[in-house]
Amino acid sequence: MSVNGQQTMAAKTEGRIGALETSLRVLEALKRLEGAGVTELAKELHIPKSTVYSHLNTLRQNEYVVRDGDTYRVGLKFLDFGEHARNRMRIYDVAKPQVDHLAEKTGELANLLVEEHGEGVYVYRARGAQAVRVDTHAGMRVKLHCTSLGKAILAHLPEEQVDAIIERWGLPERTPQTVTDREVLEEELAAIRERGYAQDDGERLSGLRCVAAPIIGQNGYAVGAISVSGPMSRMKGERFDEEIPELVQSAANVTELNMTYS
Amino acid sequence: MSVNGQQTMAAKTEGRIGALETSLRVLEALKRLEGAGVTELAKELHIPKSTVYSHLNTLRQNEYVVRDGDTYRVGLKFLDFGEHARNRMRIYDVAKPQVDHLAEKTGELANLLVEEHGEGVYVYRARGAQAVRVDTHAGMRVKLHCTSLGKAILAHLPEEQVDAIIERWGLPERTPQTVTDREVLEEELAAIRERGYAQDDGERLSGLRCVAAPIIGQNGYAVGAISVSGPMSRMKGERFDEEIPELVQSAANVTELNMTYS
DNA sequence: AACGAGCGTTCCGCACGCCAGTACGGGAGC
DNA sequence: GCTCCCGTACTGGCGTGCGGAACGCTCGTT
Repeated sequence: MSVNGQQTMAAKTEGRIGALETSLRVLEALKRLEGAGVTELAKELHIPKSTVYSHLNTLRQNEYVVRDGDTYRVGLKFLDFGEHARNRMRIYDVAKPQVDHLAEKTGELANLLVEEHGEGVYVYRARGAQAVRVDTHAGMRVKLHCTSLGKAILAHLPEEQVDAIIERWGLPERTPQTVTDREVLEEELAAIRERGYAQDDGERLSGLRCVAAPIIGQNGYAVGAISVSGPMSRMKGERFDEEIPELVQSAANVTELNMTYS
Repeated sequence: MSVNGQQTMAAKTEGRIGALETSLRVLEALKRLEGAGVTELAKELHIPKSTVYSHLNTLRQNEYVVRDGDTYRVGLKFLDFGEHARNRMRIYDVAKPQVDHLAEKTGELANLLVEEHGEGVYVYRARGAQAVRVDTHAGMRVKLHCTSLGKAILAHLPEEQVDAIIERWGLPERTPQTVTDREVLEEELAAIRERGYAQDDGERLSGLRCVAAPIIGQNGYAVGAISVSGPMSRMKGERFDEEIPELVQSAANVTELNMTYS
């Protein structure tokens, strides 16, 4: 009995163009399924085949999806738009050399994250010689509370914005180490403000430790964060508590300076 | 008297979902203008403000565009989709280390290009120590006939496909050096097949020289190409005609082998 | 301080195109 | 050979996207 009104307008009745939202749902399913056929998508989304077909066809004619036999896939045109979006960000230009430097110096994985719509978005990663292989990739979104990068940013945002973010996204548990209690988080954010950097001890991925420092903009609030991630076996003792934090903070500071004066 | 039917359906009456095509046009304009406001887009596209607004609003609610004051911009979500599309390509996984190696070894800019819809798409670039700064970026599309990468691919495609590509895209001139004559191109493609690699002497960008070798798939046709690009001052003599071609061909060969056996 | 030009946003009615059900053709597999 | 299931094509009714016009707001100008 799925009335069409239900599924078309399910999410937010305030968004206007329903046909576009259908297209976006198709695209997202295509990504989630890593390529799929018309019927498969129709079942996944509870939408008639013919509708899915029309949307896919339009997307294909515009080269946003490609067809490989009977399966449709997300096309490379998205990479064009994505790189474009990234290249237009000042923070990317400025922070990239610092992230590269961090990766080389530590041999680990170095990251740049910004906040967008209350989530964290990885903008750039650089892999050092012994960098771990993790699931992150540029453009990926993560919840802010469960990474050192996100916590570094949260610690330097207006209080009401932090409230709004937590209300919208909650504090979902990713591993047993994830901070899921509001008060505990607040305390940690205060500590981060105090010492100037954030740590993550397997809070998003078990066994992975990170150190992050915020990049503060001209208005005094965070515009992003830089981090180094590595396995627990290498990220411990003095290296985890002094050496890496110093390097990361230095990279963040240089980025801040270059952001404002150039 | 712009009847709405005219502009909505102007391009191809075969594509079904008109609303989606409007959205895509808005997005493309947003990229072309590097961010814009509602009115600006409406003028650019000859579409009523309110329509543009609805589309932008829907895109924004779904986080495909972001708003910065009064200007809308392409959002980072495209990077997520783009990286996803790229990571699902076998050729990317396999060729990436080779491209990295080429960049390091030559100090120049190394590239990986694939064909999609008759155009070339840069999938990956690696910058060596002295690499030139050019306008290319991952995801960017170029015409095949005006780069060494494209010519290397064209030289190893079925004849009828080459015909179809040239018929669709023509041989537009990018610089005075661009090959714009069909017969000249055919001769050059034959020469490329003969010697195994392609050269580009400022045919897309004046002053830039490139050497490319095709990556041949199991069906005997090109699935991509690898290249090294550099300024004319460094790309000449023996280095341009022997040293670099050898390195590039070696990288392409290793990629071919790893594609088939793993 | 008052003005007006420009912006993004909202409102609303009509007709047009999207949704969805159905039907067709072809390839793979018990 | 049959059946199943795929992607594709067709058709029509009703919901909805389009487009013109009007609304506040923030500017720069007088």
